[in-house]
Amino acid sequence: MAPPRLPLNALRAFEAAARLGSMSTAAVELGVTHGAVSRHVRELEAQFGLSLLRRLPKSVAPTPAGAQLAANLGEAFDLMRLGVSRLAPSPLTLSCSATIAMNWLIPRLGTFKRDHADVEVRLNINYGEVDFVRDEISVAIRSSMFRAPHEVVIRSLIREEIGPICHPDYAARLGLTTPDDLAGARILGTATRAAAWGEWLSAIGRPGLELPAHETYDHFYLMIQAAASGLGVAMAPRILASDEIARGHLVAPLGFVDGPHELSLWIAPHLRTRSDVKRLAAWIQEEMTRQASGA
Amino acid sequence: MAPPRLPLNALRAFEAAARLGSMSTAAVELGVTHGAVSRHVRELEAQFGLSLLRRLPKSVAPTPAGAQLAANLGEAFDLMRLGVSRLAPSPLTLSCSATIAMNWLIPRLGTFKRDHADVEVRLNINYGEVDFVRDEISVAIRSSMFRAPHEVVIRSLIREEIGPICHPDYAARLGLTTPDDLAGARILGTATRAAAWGEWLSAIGRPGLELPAHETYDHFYLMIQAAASGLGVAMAPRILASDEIARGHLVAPLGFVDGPHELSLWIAPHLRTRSDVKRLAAWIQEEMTRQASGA
DNA sequence: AGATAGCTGTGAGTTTTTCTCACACGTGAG
DNA sequence: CTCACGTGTGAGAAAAACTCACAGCTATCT
Repeated sequence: MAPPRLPLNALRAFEAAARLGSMSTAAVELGVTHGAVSRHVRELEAQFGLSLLRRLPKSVAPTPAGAQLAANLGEAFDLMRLGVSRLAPSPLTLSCSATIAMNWLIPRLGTFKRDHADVEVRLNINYGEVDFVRDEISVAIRSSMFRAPHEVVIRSLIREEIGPICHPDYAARLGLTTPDDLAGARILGTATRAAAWGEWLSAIGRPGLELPAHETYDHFYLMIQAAASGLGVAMAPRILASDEIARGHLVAPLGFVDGPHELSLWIAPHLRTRSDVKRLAAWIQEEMTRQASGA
Repeated sequence: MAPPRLPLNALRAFEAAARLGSMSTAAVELGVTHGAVSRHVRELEAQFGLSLLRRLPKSVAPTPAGAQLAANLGEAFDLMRLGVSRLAPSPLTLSCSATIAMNWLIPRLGTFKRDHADVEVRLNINYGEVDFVRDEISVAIRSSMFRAPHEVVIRSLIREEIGPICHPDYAARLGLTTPDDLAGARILGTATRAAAWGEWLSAIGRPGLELPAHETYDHFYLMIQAAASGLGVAMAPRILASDEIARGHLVAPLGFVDGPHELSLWIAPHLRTRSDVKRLAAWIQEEMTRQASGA
């Protein structure tokens, strides 16, 4: 039998149970079942040959020896956490366009912060080129319109579905049911994606139809706001319109079709193994594919 | 992905590697292979997204961040060890007869101390009854001649093999080759095991032979010393004579036969789970059975 | 009193992690 | 230029940890 090493995981379980006065609560904190905590505590008690927790009807209370040990362990674990957190390098920075930030990311960021309270996310509002190192970007959401830098880790998120959107009343007033009905509509466009309407017409097999923009906005999100205000019909990816559609401010009377682009996640290669980066990437991927699959 | 908990075992492995400047050495300290340590360190580096150890040709050296972390962790682990060691209750006490202590245990105790430097063993020289609680006995080596107290954990060690022993010259002078040759020998006995010769005669199927002791010693070990000094022939368990036989001070010209008794280990029930108790018990069991099996 | 809710304990079985093995590679010393 | 020594790693084995499902206990509620 080898000399006894500290049973670290058991010590952690015991510390949590002693601190919280409950194995079940400790189990929640540790993300395991109460049985696992119970076993860990018994293991310690067996190894030391003395009782560490008094079992009360609806709780546990440390014995004197247990309290002493728990305090000691708490201090040790704090010290470790401190040491580890001191390593924490550059904060996590997510880069995406203003439109994605406003119409998709920010409304959903709350759930990420709830589930990952320990991760601090910084936003970098940008699109197109990314200099991961200079701008300290960890993860970027980008359209496949742009080419990713060399060596970057790319994860495909969703194919962009695009379609005309407008206020429900506007659609009703226009009787908007076929592409041809758009002839009488006020066509909204953006400077940054001037080709959007053309791409859609190609996608629905009507490349001949001419739909010149009556009004051009500098920003995608301004155009969406304009459409939601009943000022006309915009061409937008579903992912950016779906919240407003759900809220009843927008409708997509002609539906959405697969456009020519995809959304991808670009991950800074030197940070790809960092756990906060992995968690953020996984979260974005899940949120976006879940939404795309209609859940 | 759940919020990240401290990968305690990986941290311990890293701390050891950083402190010792070598994964292999750390592996020895932790009782694992170098591969296990290597994996742990990489796991940490991946999780934190930075390098902790610089790999040098024949060693490793902590990076600045790694050194900082290692120092921090070292302190934390020390704190834990301290807390745990403060729990350490009554010292470990082993009870056995003076003869076993002198002729078997003490000569072997060195190897136990070597392999278990952290365990402090106290001896209680006694035989017969054991009061585990009052005398703070953890483990006792006892013959099956005695009845163990209730509730005690009993582990059978070996069947006692007994036989006549004497100095090699004495055996030669006497031409000692059959039990009948003992008629001309000086028979040594002890007060505490007066029945020994009778038991042996029964065991070899010669209960009729009369071998009254010419000399009776108060202690078994005195009798063995007397036999080793050429003063006569003693009846002794092999386990107590084997060292002197190996050293050439004694011979067993008629061999050994199974006697009526066994040696057992009695373990205090309330301490049976304590790791030092378990280790001592395992060591005794292994040493004794190994020796009995002739290894 | 009896039912109920909220704990902890535990046997059996499964999942996941960890470790070992065996071999590869790289470097400095002899 | 080879050997010795230390680290890296894929595949599989071993061990630890965990879950599940059900048990028991006790205070509180009805």
